[in-house]
Order: sequence, then structure tokens, then C-alpha cells
Amino acid sequence: VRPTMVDVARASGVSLKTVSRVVNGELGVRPETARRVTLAIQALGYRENEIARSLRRGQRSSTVGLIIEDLANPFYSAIARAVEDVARKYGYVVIVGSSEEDPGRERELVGTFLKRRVDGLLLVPAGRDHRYLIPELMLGTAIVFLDRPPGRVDTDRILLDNTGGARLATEHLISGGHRRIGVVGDPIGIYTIRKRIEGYRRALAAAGIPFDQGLLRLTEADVAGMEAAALELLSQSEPPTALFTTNNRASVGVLRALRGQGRRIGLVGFDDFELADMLPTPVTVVRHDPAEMGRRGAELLFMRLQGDERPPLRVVLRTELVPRGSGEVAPWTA
Amino acid sequence: VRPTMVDVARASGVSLKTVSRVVNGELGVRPETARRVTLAIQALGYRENEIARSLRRGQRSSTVGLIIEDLANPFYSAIARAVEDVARKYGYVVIVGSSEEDPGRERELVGTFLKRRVDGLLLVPAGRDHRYLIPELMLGTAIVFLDRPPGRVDTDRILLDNTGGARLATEHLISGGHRRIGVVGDPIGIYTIRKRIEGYRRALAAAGIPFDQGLLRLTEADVAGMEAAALELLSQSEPPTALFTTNNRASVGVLRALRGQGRRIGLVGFDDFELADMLPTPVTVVRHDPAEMGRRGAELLFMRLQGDERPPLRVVLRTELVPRGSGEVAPWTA
DNA sequence: TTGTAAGCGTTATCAA
DNA sequence: TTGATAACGCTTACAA
Repeated sequence: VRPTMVDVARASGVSLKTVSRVVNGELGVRPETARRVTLAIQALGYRENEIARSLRRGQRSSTVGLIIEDLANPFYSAIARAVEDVARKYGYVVIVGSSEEDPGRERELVGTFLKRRVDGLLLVPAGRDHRYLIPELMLGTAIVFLDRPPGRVDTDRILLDNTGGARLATEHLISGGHRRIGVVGDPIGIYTIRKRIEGYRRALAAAGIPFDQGLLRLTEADVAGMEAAALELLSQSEPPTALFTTNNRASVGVLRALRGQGRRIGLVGFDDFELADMLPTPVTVVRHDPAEMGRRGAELLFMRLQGDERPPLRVVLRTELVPRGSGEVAPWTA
Repeated sequence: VRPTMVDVARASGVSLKTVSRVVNGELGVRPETARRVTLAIQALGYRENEIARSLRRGQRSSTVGLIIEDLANPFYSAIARAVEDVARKYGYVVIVGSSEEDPGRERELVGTFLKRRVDGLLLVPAGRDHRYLIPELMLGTAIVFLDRPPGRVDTDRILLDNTGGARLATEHLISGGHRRIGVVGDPIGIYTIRKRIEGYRRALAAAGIPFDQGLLRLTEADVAGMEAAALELLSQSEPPTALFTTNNRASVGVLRALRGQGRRIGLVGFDDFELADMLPTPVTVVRHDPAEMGRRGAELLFMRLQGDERPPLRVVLRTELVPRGSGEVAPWTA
């Protein structure tokens, strides 16, 4: 069994409280006494018990919870890494969980983390109703939403300019002569996708191009599923001459689908991804910085934890179009 | 302030212990009583306090710590995701930390996690001496090393067949006619790199090709640094006709370097990576499954936590060569 | 400079 | 079927 402060106290012939003083570097301990205690700590291999420490009322657990969709997706792991760095700076640790886009799992993870008394929660929500968090907010748990806004609750959030970015992408394709622009990606139920589709539609409308539902393939799928969806779209009788993909997973899937195509298809993807610029046709993307999202979110969380009482903040990060080639492919027929 | 069991007890007119019984689903509570308690729990918004729970002697924290090099590297995030899944299966949460290949930071993270009384630790070590973990092991903390073995301690480890994989890669290039094969990657101080260089050298030796230190560029660098290292190597008076890269970061860097080259250079990389098969010259790699490493490591950890007392296990995961094109480029001069 | 005692929110022991 | 009461390992008053 692990030695406790009492063991150290006994071993060094002082009281529990003195050990506590030494461990916490409080002053008012004779150097000689401190030395004896330190020696005993070494000898016994004593390690502070953060659990016991944080049990005291009003004490913090120095832990934040991070809930994302999938830690293995580079977009989210970049966020996670940034959060970790900020947390370390404030002496915090991070517990992570992947919700898999499942609202039930989101709630389950929130519950698990709250039982462990995290001081704060950063989450990319899967669900659409977060009223269940209201009691927690009132109890002082800091909560910051990332990438998507909270549902039916007003709290801090760090979002992207989804509509603007998607509009940029679509306009770019339109200005390249495309009029039949397909979309491949996740289901429209997801906030970011909804916003991106909105941007897509606005661009179409502004150019006087009628919206065609048949050009959309929004489906809950992994990379292989996205590939299949794209293939299906391209094998239509009147296939699109260009595609807009709603995120990095969809982009990769579509790239795989495009490989076997005889014709060259235009492509602009939301999210940048590694090696995008190295592909046979370098991929034009709407770029943004996932690490910045994590960083800003975490910094805001710690401001709140330090007593910042400003009204809920909404941060919108900018996106930019990075033309690389795939978005500048001319339509294969007029 | 958060309601506690005492509050719930008061609100439902029963004793603390009865609330505890209801919360933990212990039997021996009259249904009627249980209902009253449950109602009070709802009304007050009571949430169990896992911290208080795990304070009791001998209780587990149901937390495991995972220390990797960099959560943003796809190799490690794949491991992290797999660990998370296994942990969830056992009712555990995971706290993660990136060591940045810094032994000091490794120890610091270990210390932080241990203070929080994690029941187990999974780590990709940065340091080379882990005797400091011996007391923890004796105290019952389960520790499993991933990707690299512990230093001066005998514990569970999940490794790759580094030497075999590297040898395969090198032999493949040699059989393609290459004799001047350069290497780009991380410093040889890192176990996996050392082993991979060993495999490289064995392949050379077996083919009667003298080892040339001048063909190695092993440096602590990010992708950009790897690119620079490769460029330097290729601008030598007698440049290599092919390169072996020691991991996914190096592969990406080298690919960037190769882009501007007039001649085609052979390339085999250790670690598979997304889109490797989609590049202009698809990249031949030594493939293995990072998720399996995380899964096996975590499963082993939980076996230990459940009382498995077998002697320390050494698992070596297989690697395989996946020829895709870049490794089959002929040398540009005889 | 050092120590005593109470309390944090649970679970475990033992009675009732 | 229920309930007092004592841990758990620490910090925070408050004394000495």
C-alpha cells in the first residue's frame, strides 16, 4: 500500500500537518525539520494524493474533459493536442472521449466526466439539446462548445465561418464555369454541414443556378462510404462536373472515387489535410486552423475558471480558400 | 454548491447509507423507499462524486494514463483512440499527455498522473531509464510500454518488428538495383529508429553493400526539417538513388523534397499513412497497425488490473511491405 | 515553529 | 430493511 502523509509524519517524527506544510512548500517550517521530512518522503516513496486533496469542498480537480467526435480524425486530434498544451500551461490534465456523433454517447461522456468532477468541459456536441447542462453551468462548471453551437442553451462557443467558407468554395467553382456542382459529405443534421450547405446554396442562388437536391450525397459514412457516395453521384445520367466536399473525410473519399474517372472533375474541399498539395491534381481547399480552435476554446475555458463573468462569447474563426488545382479544373462540357 | 448524498438523504427522509444503497443499486431497499430517494436525486440534480468514492482505501480511480509523443501525429492518435475504446469497455477513462520526446516531460507526466492515482499507465517512453517506476509497479500500478521497451526494468511491452520491417524495406530497394540508399528520419537515440537502422544495415550487409554513414540524415525535426535533411542528402556529390524513411513524418518530409527533383528517386517508408497510395508515385511502405498496438496494450493492462500475474509479456507486432510504386523505381544510374 | 481537530463525500462495518 | 459511525488522505481553521 502507498505511504500517506501520516506514514511520512511517523517516519520523520513530526505531525501530519508539518508534512503537509513541507509538501506544499508553506513557510514557517524550520529548515532542519523540513529536511527530515523530505528525507522520509524520499525514503518511503511518498506521492501526493491529488484525489484526497481535491475532495475538500470548493477545491478544484484540475481536470478538464474534452469530448470530440473521433480522436483518430486529424481535425479532432489537432484540437485535442492544442487543448492539452493549454491545459498543461494551467496545471490541468485532460480526459478525452470520442462521441462518435452519437448524442447518447455525448451525454454519457458528459456524465462520466462530471462524476469525476472536471472543472471544465470542452465539447464538440453530437446532440442538439443541451438544456441538461444548465444545472452544471449554474454550479460553476465551465463549458465551451467547439465547432458547433450548443442547443437551446447560451454558452461560449468557438465556431468556424462555415457558410462563408462554403460559399467561397462554391463561388470559386462557379467562376470556373461549373454549373452542376455536386456535394458529398456528412448528413445535414450536423450543424457545420447544414451551414456549409447553406453557403453552397447562397452561392448558387447568387449566380442564378437552380438548386438541385439530386446533386447532394449527404450520408453518415466513413471514407469508403464517401467514396461509394461519390461514385454513385458521378454515375448519374447527368453527373456533376465538380464536387464540393463538406469535410476532410469526404475529401479523401471523393479523391479515391475520382481516381478511376476518365473525365477530370472539379473539386474543392472544406478542411485542409496533409498532402493535399502533393496529389496528382493538388486539392483546392477551404482552410482553417483546427489547433487554433482548440487553443482559443481552452483559453476561454480557463478565463472562465478564473472568474471571467462576461456574457457568453461567440468566436467565429475565419476560413480561406486555397486554390491548388483541383478547384480550377474546367467543366468537361459546356 | 453541488448536492451530496446527505442532501438527498435529508430531502427524502432517509439515512445517508440508504441513499448510497440506492445509488449503487444494492439490494435490500424497499421499492417504495428507493423510489423516494430516486425522486429526490432527480429533484436535486444529484451526481455521484467519483472522487470521494475512490478515496476509500483500495478503491480504484478507474482512470488510466496514456503518454505518447505527440497526439497530433496520426500514428499516436490512432493508438490513443484504440486505448480509449478499450478503456471505455472496462468503465475507465483515459487522461492523455504528449511527451514531445522529452524524458523530463515523460517523468513529469508520469508524476502528474500518479498523483491522480491512475490505476494503470500506458506509455511510449521518451527516456531510457525507467527504474523510477519500480516502486509504482510494486505498489500495483499496471504499466505497459508501447512502441518502445522500458529501460532497465522488465515490464509488459508491445513493440513492432522494427528490424524486420526495415530490413524488408531495404532488401526491396536493393533487389530493385539500388546500392546507394539514403536514410532520413529521427535521431538514432530513439529505440525504434535504432532498430530500423539495424535492419537497414543487415540488409546492406547481406547484399555485400558497404555501410556509408554519409547516407544517413537522422535528425530531430518536424516535417519541414525532414524535407531540408532530404534535400541536403540529395544535393551531395554522389547522392543516393533511393531513400528509406524511418517513420511517417520523415516520409512526408521526403516526399516534399522529392517533388522538385528532376530524377526519380526510390522511396520506401516505415509506417503507412493516409493517401500514400494516391500520390503521383504511390508510396511503398512498411505497414503495421497502430490501432492494434493501442488495443493490445490496453487489453493487456486491464488483464493485469484484473489480477493477471504472468511474467512480463513482450508482444511483437508484425510488419509487412506494401509495394505501391515508389519502392519500385529503378536507380537512375548503374 | 509545530500540532490538534474538524470536515470533504463516499463506502464499509456493525447494530438495530 | 434501515441507520450510526468510522474510515479514506488530505487541507483548513485554530491552538499551543
